Amino acid sequence: MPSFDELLSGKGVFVDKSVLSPHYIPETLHFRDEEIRKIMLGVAPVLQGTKAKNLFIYGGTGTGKTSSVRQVIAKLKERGVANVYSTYMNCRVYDSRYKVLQKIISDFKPHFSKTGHSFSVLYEELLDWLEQGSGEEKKGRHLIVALDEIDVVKDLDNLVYTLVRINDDVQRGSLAIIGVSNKVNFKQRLDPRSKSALYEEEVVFQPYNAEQLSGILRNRAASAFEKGVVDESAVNLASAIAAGENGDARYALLLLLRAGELCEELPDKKISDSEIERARKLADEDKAFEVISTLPEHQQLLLYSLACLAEDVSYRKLVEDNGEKLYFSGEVYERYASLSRKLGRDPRSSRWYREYLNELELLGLVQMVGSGKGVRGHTTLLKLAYDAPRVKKAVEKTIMAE
DNA sequence: CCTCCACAGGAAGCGCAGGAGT
DNA sequence: ACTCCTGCGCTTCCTGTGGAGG
Repeated sequence: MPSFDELLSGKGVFVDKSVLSPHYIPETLHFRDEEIRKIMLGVAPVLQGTKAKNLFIYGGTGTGKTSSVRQVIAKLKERGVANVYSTYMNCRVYDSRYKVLQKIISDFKPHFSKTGHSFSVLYEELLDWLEQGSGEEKKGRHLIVALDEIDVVKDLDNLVYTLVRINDDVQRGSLAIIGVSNKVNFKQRLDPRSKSALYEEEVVFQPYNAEQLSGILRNRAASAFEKGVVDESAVNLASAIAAGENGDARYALLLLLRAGELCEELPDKKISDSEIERARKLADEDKAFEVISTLPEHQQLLLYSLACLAEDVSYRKLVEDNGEKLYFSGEVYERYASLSRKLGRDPRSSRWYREYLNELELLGLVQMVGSGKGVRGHTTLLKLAYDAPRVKKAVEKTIMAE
């Protein structure tokens, strides 16, 4: 048994857990030198008193887009050049033209009251602020606005158009946009005019490969964990897994974090391959249960019925297929129908039920096999892809709140 | 061999919501 | 503000299929 002193002094697994969090921004970002250089190149003109390029940054999740942009912005602020300003915002929070403008103004004019202004007042205010400049000589201000997850902005064409046009209306100073997105189809959704305006310069973030990921992990692990906690091969395994998952560094770090939490309970406090594997299972399940919670009600009821059958040992029709229990599609439907009625819902037709099943299989939540020999008639045999009690819990959490 | 079983999955159509057109 | 149209989720109806049973 460990002493309390031992536990409290952090003598265990983690030194600093936050290093593994997706929000953590490292001071040096590895393997993104070229991308960062391109961003800096686009931004650099403001240091000479002209407008920066409008940049568009594209790349999958966990490829370092956000960190790179924030780092460039931080570097720019470090230079402390007068009349050069920058702001970063996530468009999940600021998801309209109005909100974005409001945010920009409140960043630089904290005393300007936040509510009660029409859009045109905000526009004039921003225009004014850009033209004025801070020094006595009134050179105008140069602003860079970084819009992360720009694809979620509702009136995007309007926003881009406004922010681009402000450069025409302003006598001195400038405004440039850095747009960040991970949506592939984003380009097509854009009005051609805003597209050409926004895409003055494009930077694409390729997914990390396994070697790069293991480099990143080793680096973070060094400051996140106590010495000797993480196995070399565990890092390589996590990297290989994440490389298969679209080269997502965030996922790789999550694996490491979960593995660390798992091994806190272990006597030898070491992360080896088996902890990574277990962490992966946990992460997969988390994802699956997240999916369950977003499913339509009747698909959840269907899953629940299957889970009930899986727990009900006395249930008649089950087939043993190397230890796996499989259930007959028709009987699952009956169970589902009676459950629906019990809850006061009209069950979906059996035809549609089959359609639901196909979707659930596509999502990897159930597994289906055709009944081959040994079964009367032509049917499908079903089983849950995940642990029945956990599936039940996931469903109960979202809809069975009677 | 034929017939029946227990479904699979295509076709048609229905009611509704939301967007385009006027 | 209104109609019209389209897409979507769904039901109803129907034909197809592979093995079991007689």
